[in-house]
Amino acid sequence: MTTIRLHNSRTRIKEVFTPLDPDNVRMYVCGPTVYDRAHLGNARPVVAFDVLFRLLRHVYGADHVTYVRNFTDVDDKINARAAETGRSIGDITDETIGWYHADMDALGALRPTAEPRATDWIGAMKDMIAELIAKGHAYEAEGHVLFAVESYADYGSLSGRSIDDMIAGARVEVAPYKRNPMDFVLWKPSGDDLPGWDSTWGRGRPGWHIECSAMARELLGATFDIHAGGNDLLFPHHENEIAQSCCANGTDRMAQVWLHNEMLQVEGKKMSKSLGNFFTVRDLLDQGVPGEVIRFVMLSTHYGKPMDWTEKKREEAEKRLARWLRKTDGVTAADMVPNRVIAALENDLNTHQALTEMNSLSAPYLKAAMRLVGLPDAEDVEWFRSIEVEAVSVGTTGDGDLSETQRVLQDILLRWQDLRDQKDYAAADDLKRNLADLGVEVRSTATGPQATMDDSAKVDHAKLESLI
RNA sequence: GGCGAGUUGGCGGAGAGGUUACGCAGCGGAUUGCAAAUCCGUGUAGACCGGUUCGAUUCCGGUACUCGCCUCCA
Repeated sequence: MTTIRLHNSRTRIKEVFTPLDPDNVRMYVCGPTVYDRAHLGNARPVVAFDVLFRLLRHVYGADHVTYVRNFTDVDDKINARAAETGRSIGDITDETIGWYHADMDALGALRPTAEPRATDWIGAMKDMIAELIAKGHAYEAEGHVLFAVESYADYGSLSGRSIDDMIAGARVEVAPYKRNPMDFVLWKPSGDDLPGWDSTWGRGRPGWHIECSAMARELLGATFDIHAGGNDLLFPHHENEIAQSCCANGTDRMAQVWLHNEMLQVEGKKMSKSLGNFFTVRDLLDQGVPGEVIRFVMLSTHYGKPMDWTEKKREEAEKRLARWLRKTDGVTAADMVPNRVIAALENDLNTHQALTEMNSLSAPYLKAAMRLVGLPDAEDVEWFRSIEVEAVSVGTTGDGDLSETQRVLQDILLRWQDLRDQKDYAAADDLKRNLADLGVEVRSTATGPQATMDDSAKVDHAKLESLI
């Protein structure tokens, strides 16, 4: 009997997770606004809740979990980007979604069951807005439709703030047509130069918060199991989602469990687009950091704690993961994952503890556990081998697609092995030093001599050949 | 100002009221022509001040500092 426990932001305690329907466990995670590449901070919830998705699939069965993550493809930032670049909005959003998929795939994140695009669900949003107006929770004013926060007694319960506190705080946009300064927009008018849809309130576009409420209801129902996202979304976004959904649906809760990951930091500060201290997932991948290493770093800190991204952590993760990959290379995975790994994950996704448990597993069980947490099989990645050329396979087989450099290197490796066989270590070490000067590192391994090049394109062929 | 999270050994980072965290680095050893890889062993802790307790790094209270949200943001 497995027991998943999760820290529920709604109740502020860790509680036993009981699905509403074990045959269809439903979770929603707020997805990206698609106007630019995902930065590293964006990747944290994706990885954290991917682990949850995998755990739920493991416990309830792969066919019994529905995971929805939206794409916000109507937004003023997108409009601004289109205006700046002269490109069409569709071009920008399509391209960005493609990038997002490529980047998150590289991190080993499974695709959600559904990835609705907001623009495909405008009708559902308009329906929900109409319901809110009909029930007296929203009102129309100067082409806008606004949610009336005072119409919902529980407004503020998720974030633990009263409406008065919020206003006191208060950098609230004051608009003369708002009944209460905290009222937020459900629908806003669009001029001819902006994306818009016809509605009973005139041509316009939806507010940000209503998108999630409408898509979640359509795809997961009025009340579902888990709603997750970054803790910077807790207020106002999630607070507003609850208000919209509960008022429109007449329910006392939108999701049973709310999960919030803490922020990723760089140099002790939150990584954010507005601070300009961010770099993208793609930046790291392009620098040669494998996606699974980024994932490993993410897994090494509990999702509920702030995490600093540092070069040191990247290095440590790379070492540990490389060791595991070497250990499991060519090994057949066990058909089950040890309980202590599962138990760690079931304890509010304690991925760090799970990795710790994995340290002491034998190779077949380690391989199975690595799969569960979304780390790749050794056979599917290359970087940990740090081998460009294998002399053993050289000379013996005339491999057709080796580059010229590799051919030369193979000859050199054979020569190096020859010298060592003859116990002429002085000459062997000389050769090794000369190669090092050219950016080629040689070493012997269990399977024969190997060479690693900094970058094959930069190796000087003529000098290389002169070493033979 | 309001709300929330955190402060652990050289570094990262967990759990548990009393018994080894773990990893990385370091150090010692095995192995290797030397290295690499692998294996074995090993030292260092719990912001500060009080309280509860036979006993607290672990529970409670306070102080200091850090960070997040309150405004688009994962």
